[in-house]
Amino acid sequence: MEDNDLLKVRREKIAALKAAGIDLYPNDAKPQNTTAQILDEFGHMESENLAELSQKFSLAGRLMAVRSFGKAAFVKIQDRKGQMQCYLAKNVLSEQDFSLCKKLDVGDIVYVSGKLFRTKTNELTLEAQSLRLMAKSIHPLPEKWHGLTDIETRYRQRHLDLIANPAVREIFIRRSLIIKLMRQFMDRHDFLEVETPMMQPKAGGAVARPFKTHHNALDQDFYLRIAPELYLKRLVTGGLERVYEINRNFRNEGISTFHNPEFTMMEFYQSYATYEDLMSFTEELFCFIAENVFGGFTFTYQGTQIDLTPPWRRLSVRDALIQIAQMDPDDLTDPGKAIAFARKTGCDVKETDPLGKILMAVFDERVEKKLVQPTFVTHYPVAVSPLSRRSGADPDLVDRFELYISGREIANAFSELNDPADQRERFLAQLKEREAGDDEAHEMDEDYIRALEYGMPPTAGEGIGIDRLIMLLTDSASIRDVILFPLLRNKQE
RNA sequence: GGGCCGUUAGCUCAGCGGUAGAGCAGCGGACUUUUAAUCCGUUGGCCGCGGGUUCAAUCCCCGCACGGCCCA
Repeated sequence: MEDNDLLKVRREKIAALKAAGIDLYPNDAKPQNTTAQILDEFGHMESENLAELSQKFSLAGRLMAVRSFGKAAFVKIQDRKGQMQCYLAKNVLSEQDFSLCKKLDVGDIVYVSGKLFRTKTNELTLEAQSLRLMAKSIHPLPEKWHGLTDIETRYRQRHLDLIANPAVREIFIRRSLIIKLMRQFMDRHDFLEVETPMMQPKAGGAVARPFKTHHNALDQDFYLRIAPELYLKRLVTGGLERVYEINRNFRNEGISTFHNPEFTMMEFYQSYATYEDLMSFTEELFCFIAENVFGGFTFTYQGTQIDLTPPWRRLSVRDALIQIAQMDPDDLTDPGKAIAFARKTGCDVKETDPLGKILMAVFDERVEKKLVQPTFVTHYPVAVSPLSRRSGADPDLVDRFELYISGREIANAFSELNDPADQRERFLAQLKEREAGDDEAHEMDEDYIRALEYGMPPTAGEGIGIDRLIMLLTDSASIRDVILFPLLRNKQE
């Protein structure tokens, strides 16, 4: 417990304020303006015109700076929209308000009302006619010039980060805008937003390790979902035809600059569409967002210019392996050669692994990073796609794509497998892999197969990793910079 | 899980074998147009935690905790 001189001084101030009859935490002031709104509206008005305004303005927010003179002070107030300077003067404020002004600390929440004027240096400033304390701050804020840079403190005490670092606030405002735009786009295309279970008896719909939890009253284990897929497809079977969900998935895996154990996905399903339809749909969605965020289709991510102008490059897994990973066409069909190549490139593959899985290991190792400009990778092996529809031209491939931008997977989509017999076979193949030691392989899900047996319309579905998309569009190097409260190890006192 | 780096005042950082420094913040004083206000004075530290080496450790060594980056 922190108990230094700074806190002692604050506690003494609090006692003095209380003794003077001042409520430290009132809730009866309603600011009529915001900083940015005043600056936008009156920022260009001349001094003479400002003086003629009869209007009174009121602001509330956090005191970010105090430049105090004997009988007057300039202060900076920060609200949700930005910062604005206010002037507190002895000959304008009541005696009581001016004495309050002398007791305020940087970090306090205050309310001011008064009129606008321009200072000698021409800064639009609110001259306070009244001043109120709205919430007392006990702890000192981070330093005014360098702000808060300690990464651990920024994540553990995000409130401080948001107070001290305006750029951080901007990232989360943009995050909200992007998600709003996604909803707008989906709604315009007649998709229905739904919510499906986070707690599932089986963690299906993806290949990943789940978190386990327990329901006491039912005395039953549940898994936090690794994907909403199987539930969303039940809704399509139920006739909802076009659905989407924006929500959290949970994967019990390592943490890195691109992985948080809980992350946000938009997953959506459209009946009577194919994975090829979703490619152009994705291009349109991303362009719609970029247009609204940047006013164009290009942006810079970590020093590299990314161009979203459609159409995006389309590349089959086979071509990628030959052209980028420099595999020989024979390596792609001969499991022995494929394993040899994979091991040579440093992949940890087993003799029992299906060929498709070995090829994708090479892809992850050799190709992924090199797909910088938006690229749809297509024609995935059936072995790594237990829920995708087989390709008409080649039953060993599926109608699926993954979208790569800046060397990272951003989206995964496919024409859905709606043949219940084939689905059962795929689950059985996954069970074999599970028996061979792959604890991420998909489980058998009879209940899901039964739903398919009622007939699911032909459908294509897609998942978009929202955190990663937002990293791109905010030029953030770490996923923790776009998640308000990233998972951290508990720190014991 | 492995490698490298970090942890010193509320914040941002110096110091790296001889017992703790700066700027900002704070406190006291001056000041009614400042813009990181200025000027004078001043308080503040289990130098992440635990061992070891040494006459002496914030500094060197080992372990632990937390974090960062890279790799799996």
